[in-house]
Amino acid sequence: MTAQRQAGHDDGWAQRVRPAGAAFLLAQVGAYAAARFAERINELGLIPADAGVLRMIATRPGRSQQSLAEELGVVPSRVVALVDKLESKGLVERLRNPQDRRNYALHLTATGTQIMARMRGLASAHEDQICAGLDDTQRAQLTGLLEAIAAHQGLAPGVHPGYQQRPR
Amino acid sequence: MTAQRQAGHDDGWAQRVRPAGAAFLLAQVGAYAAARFAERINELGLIPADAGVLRMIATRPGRSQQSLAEELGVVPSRVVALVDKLESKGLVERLRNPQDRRNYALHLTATGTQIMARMRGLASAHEDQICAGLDDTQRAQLTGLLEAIAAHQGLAPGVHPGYQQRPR
DNA sequence: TATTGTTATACTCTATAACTATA
DNA sequence: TATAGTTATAGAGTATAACAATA
Repeated sequence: MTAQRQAGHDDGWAQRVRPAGAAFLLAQVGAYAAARFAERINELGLIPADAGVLRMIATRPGRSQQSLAEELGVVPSRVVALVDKLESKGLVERLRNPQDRRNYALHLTATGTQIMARMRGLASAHEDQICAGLDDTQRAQLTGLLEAIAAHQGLAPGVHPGYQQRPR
Repeated sequence: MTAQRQAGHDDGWAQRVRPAGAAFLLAQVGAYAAARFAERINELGLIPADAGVLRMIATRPGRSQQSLAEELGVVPSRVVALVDKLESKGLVERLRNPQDRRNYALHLTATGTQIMARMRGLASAHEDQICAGLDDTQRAQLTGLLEAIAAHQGLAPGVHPGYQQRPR
């Protein structure tokens, strides 16, 4: 229980604790927000990656797996697994395109559309929970600042970078 | 190249694209910031998890692996692997505690201290890059808002939630 | 030949559980 | 018996590369 000290190279004494900067706070609070959202949609049997794909299909129905792979910055084989899961849960269907039978047109099923509606409700409650420490003015301010950063860094609206693996 | 359409359950037409809320933007920009930071420290041969452990040891030298595991919210066996790596790179040393030979006192080596200094330089540049779209006033505003959320949600200062696995 | 999607495989990360040594 | 740390193992997630079908 007691923390003993021992001679070591670092020891003049502990490093002064610096206040965290905006970038670290962004990563910290962002990861926290993502984890809380993951908890919420877990009750729908989904993980965050599923939610993102579902939303991308809802936003632009009929798109191909390739287009999904490009926008997400992942390899096509991963999209196969992602869509496989959503299809097996009955949320998404692969429709053959008669003009070019190589690709699929992805669509939500009726169930998928219902799940999307529930997800929006969960997202709204999530939003309120995360911003609970702020008043309405501050909340709008925060949104504006984050939008400015996202725009300046060239982040695609609505695309979470969490799909990509380690190197970029 | 042309996106064809196909009859499907979702189709009245595409969902209206909603503006992202603060919570999604937080997760998006936060993950982006984390990824950019990972790129930077990659040149030191480190990944974000290493950086966090290094900083925690620097902040409180002599602490045990157990205390690290608790604060990070991970299982002790994972700390073994984390510290193993840092020790093999010569950044951290395990000192036996003569009073209680069960636990180790973790310390930075001289090299470890140097790496910490370089990390601070990288973090500073990273900070500037992420906030490049904001002026100084906005940057301070953002920091304040994020601190408010972190405090309200009970986030431990300086502890990134990214260590924990999926459930919580 | 080029493109879309799939399968097979290997690799990385992480938790679980059993274990050693010390107390 | 309890605690700090370790090892062995298994599972999940993801990329790579070879492949099949279609153009």
